Amino acid sequence: MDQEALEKTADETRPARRKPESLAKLKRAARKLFVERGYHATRPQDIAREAGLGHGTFYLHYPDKKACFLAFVDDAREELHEYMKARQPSQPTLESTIAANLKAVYEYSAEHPGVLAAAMTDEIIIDAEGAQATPLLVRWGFDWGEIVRIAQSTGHACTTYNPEIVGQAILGAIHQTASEGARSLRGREEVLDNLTRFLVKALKP
Amino acid sequence: MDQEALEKTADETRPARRKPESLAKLKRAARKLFVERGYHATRPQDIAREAGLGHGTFYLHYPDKKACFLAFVDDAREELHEYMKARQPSQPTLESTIAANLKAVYEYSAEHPGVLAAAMTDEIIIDAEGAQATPLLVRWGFDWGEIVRIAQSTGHACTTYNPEIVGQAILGAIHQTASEGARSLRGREEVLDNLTRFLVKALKP
Amino acid sequence: MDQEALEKTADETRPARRKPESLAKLKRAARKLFVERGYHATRPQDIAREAGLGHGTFYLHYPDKKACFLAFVDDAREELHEYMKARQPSQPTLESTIAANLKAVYEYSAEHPGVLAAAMTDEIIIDAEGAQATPLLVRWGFDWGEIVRIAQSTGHACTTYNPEIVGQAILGAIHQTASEGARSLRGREEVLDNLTRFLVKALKP
Amino acid sequence: MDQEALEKTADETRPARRKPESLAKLKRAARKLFVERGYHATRPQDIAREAGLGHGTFYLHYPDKKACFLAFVDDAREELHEYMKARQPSQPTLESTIAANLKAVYEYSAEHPGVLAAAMTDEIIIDAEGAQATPLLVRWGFDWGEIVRIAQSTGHACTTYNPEIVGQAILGAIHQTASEGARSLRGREEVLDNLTRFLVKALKP
DNA sequence: GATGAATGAGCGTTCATTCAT
DNA sequence: CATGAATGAACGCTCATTCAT
Repeated sequence: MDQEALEKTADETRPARRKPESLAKLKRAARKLFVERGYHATRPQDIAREAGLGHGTFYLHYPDKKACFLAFVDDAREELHEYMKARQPSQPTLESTIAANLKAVYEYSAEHPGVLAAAMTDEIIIDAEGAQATPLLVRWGFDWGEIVRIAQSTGHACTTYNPEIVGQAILGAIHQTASEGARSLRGREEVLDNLTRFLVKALKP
Repeated sequence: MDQEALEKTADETRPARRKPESLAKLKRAARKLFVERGYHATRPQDIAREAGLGHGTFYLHYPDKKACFLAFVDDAREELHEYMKARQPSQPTLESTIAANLKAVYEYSAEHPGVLAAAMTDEIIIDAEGAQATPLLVRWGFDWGEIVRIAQSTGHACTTYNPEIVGQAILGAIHQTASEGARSLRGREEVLDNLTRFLVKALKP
Repeated sequence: MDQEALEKTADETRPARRKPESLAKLKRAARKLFVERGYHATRPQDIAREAGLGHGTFYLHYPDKKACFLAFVDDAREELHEYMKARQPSQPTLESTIAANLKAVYEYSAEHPGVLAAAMTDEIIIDAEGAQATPLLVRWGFDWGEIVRIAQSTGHACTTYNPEIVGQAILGAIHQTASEGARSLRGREEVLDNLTRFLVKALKP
Repeated sequence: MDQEALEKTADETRPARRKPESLAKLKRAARKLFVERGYHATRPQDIAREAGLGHGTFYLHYPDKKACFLAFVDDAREELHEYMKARQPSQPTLESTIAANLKAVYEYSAEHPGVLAAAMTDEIIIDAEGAQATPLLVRWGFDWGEIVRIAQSTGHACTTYNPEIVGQAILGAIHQTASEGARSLRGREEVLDNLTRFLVKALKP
């Protein structure tokens, strides 16, 4: 009880104990700059300044620049994951599942323009030549593979495909149409409609 | 003997006084390093050293590092183009066309591992925030759109698709399966087979 | 003892954490090196090292080398200006004015040997071919022109001269005798005496 | 006789034996570029190209860049010297001597714009910190000192001046008015008139 | 004599990171 | 917890000079 009271007081009167606030500011700033300028053109100093903090504060929250970028990628992945989870169809047929998931990705992209593109900056780019983990895109491809596998097991999808391979193919198609769509400002509806029909037809049993 | 010795020495130690030779060496070295380490981790100096030349020689052939990278991309694009042109099917049905082109891309990738991935390092990456032209991937997507358009007009492909959108989707599927395939060393045959069936089924009238 | 030792260490080894101090050190170092070696033979790195600072610190205080040089020139100009202002004669006759101003320039030169010569390294020199403002020397020539104009209007100087032209002539005479005097270590008194008589005679009504 | 014939033949038929021609081309090119761009912005390569020769040829004629610049300075000095010698007054009174010499300098400047300014780029500028000889300006100051000395000995000039000091003062006045005159495009006649009267009045016995 | 490709020390500048305050 | 001045290795690039042809 005492503690709670103290904390409240602290929040309102003392300037100290702000760590979580600072981290949140840094995250917002980092996302903004990584999206606007990309990894290499964003300096830790820029992020701190954009967050309204001192340069050194950056290193209180991240061991280095790469960790900050990786955290940004992770946040974006998690965010998209939640976004999609919240938009799963009640009747999971092949068509409704694909349509719902595609729509979710496109809507997320529209709501957070540039975030996915920035987050997918391949880890190869930020790693001199280090051993890198499975890239984000490939992991998402596996997620689509899982969707295909489930559809196969429930008889909604053609079973002659290797779901992992097809999952990567689907993810690739989505990624490319999404990024080209963003470039050309082509109508989102049209892209979604074409892509949904294309994938459904390819997967149907 | 004396003469032979002299010639050998000349051949092996002479710093190669002809410009075209040096450019070829630089090109080979640049491709090797851009593929192995990526754009940002490759310094002009590294390229020159790899080519067995002095640092300054690099700038005799390229105005700057970016120009060298762009030349590498261009060469790769041209090379792949020739490669595919030479492998077009005699009977251009939808299936044979897709199969042939897929096979060509995969074979090129197998023969020149990493080159396409490096060449596709989005031009965005190397341009702080400059005005960039249509990226390589999108241009290739247009090429696939053209293939689809032709197949539609000859009755080999379903006409309800917008060929440009579907072209980007196909290119994306190829790109992603190819790069994932390279990562996981999954059997090339299997990937090709799955992808061909997938695309043919999606496109059939 | 312990404390004293600690303080000493602190005073002598601490890398001086305050910005103004560093700037002052850089200014002193820059002046020293620009005077000793000239603009082109002085590297930012040399200035920083002479100031006992890291290379990067230079760029915390100046956007580039040229800005540092221009700041040096400006400081020298301001310094000389103050110096002369403090030595104006109480009775401003032509002779006393010329004598006082000449003396001031010579004394400043003697006290800060080489500074004026370095500061006058024409701005043309440091600007590949940029648009340059009126050079320092010409501006000082205008100042002398003003002195002449005033002397004319108070009847102390011959009115048949264009004061601007004669101002430049006087400044040139001073500059050249001063730099030659510094070279040959000719007696300052003698130069001053000759020059004063020369100018007074030329200007008298 | 034979020799002369041979040389003529050589000049007209063989491409070899062109050294003097190349040197002349280089001299013209060097003067043009040193005047236009200054010492530091002119590369030996630029001079050779301007002369229509290979880069290496430069080093057949000059040991290094500095030597080329010094040769340019020397040529300009010699040229001005001849120019002035050819314009000495027949009746060498103080006034006519000063007027004639001033006129000569100004005319030379007008005929060869920028040459004197470029040639006077102090040797300090081109010498890291080497021991430099008496600069051009000072040597010209001595020349004027000599003129004053002669005028004194023939009773045309006031003898209470130290001719060396006054010589430097005169040279300085000329130099400064000339360079300011070139900048402001002030009328040459007016500058000459003012300066002549100024110097004559100062020197008269 | 003439050439120009080759060289590499050296330049001005940047930026991820540290640490005294 | 927060700061920002300080750091110096490393970058992309230039240019006076050499030398095989």
